[in-house]
Amino acid sequence: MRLTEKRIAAALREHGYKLTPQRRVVIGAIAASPDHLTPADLYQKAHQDHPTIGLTTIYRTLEILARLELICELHAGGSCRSYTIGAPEHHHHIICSVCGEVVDFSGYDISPLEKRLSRETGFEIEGHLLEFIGRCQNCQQNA
Amino acid sequence: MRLTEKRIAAALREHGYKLTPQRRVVIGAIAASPDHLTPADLYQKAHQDHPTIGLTTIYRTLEILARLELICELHAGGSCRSYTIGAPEHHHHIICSVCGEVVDFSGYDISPLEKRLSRETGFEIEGHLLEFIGRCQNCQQNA
DNA sequence: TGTGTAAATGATAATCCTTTTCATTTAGAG
DNA sequence: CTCTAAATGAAAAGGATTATCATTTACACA
Repeated sequence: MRLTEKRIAAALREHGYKLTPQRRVVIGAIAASPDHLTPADLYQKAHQDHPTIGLTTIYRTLEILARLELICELHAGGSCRSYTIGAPEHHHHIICSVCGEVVDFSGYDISPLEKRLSRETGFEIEGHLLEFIGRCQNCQQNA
Repeated sequence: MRLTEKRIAAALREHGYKLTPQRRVVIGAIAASPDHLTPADLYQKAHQDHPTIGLTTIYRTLEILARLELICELHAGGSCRSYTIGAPEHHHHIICSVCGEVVDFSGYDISPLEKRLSRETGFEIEGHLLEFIGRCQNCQQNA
C-alpha cells in the first residue's frame, strides 16, 4: 500500500468513517491511476479486486472522498449545462453555491497563462473554463 | 426584436440553418433573460410562446447556438464528474478534446483575481474551476 | 406566387447516469 | 465475543439527454 493510500485511509478513520474492504479497493484503484476516472471506470477497476462491489458504493465512496478533499473532482458539482446569451470567450462566471445565482465578470485576460501552457505541454488550446463558486451577499446575510 | 436576437438569427442563416418559429422562440427566451437557463428552463419559457414546441427541439437548437458560439454554455461539454487523487486546490487541468487525456498543471496563483472578485461582487469565494480544453500533441499529429 | 426538397420538428422510446430505498451484513468499539 | 450504528448492494425510481422516424415546413428556385 502506497503512502497516499495510507493517508487517505487515516483521514477516513479520523472523520469517523469505517474502513471497509470496498473503500480500500476504491481508494486503491483511484490512487493507482494517474488518469481521471469516471465512477463507471472506477467501478470496473474496483470490480476486479472485489467482484461483489456495487456501483452505489462507488458513488458513496467518491462523495465522501471528494468532500474530505482527498480526491479531486473534475467539473464543479451538480448537473451541467445551463446557457446564457453571448460568446463564451468574453466573460466568466461566479456562481452562488446556495441560491445558484450567476454573476458574470470580465476584464481578466487569461491568454498569458494559455500561452505558457501551450508552450509547456504542447497542447493546442481551444478554450477554457474559469468559474468561481461562492456565496453571494444575500445568502451570506441569510446564514 | 432586439439587436442580439437579430444578430443570432442572421448568424443562423449565414451558416445555412433555417429560421423556424421554434428557433425564434428559443432565441427570444434566452436573449430575454439575464440568467443562465437550463434546457428545462428554456423549454418552459419557450412553451409559453409556442405551446407545441418539443424538448428535443430545445436541445437541438441549443447545440447549434453553442457550436456557433452565439450562446455561452456553463461547464464544458460532455458528462461531468471524473476523479483523480489529490486535493482540488493545488492544481488545474488541461483536457484533450479528442482523446480525453488530462494533464495537470500547477504554479498558477489565482488568488489575486479571487480577491478582486470578492471585493467587486461581494461574493465570499469558496472555490474555483479552471480548466483548459485543447488538443494534445498526439492528437494534433494524428489529424 | 407556386413547387419541390432537404431540413426541421415532435412524439415516443431508448439510454445513460445518479440517487433512493430497504433488508442484510459488517467494522470496530467496548 | 457482542452489540450497534454504519455500510453495503440489489432493485427500483428518477432525471437528463439522445435516437428514431413519420410528418411537417422553410425557403431556394422556377
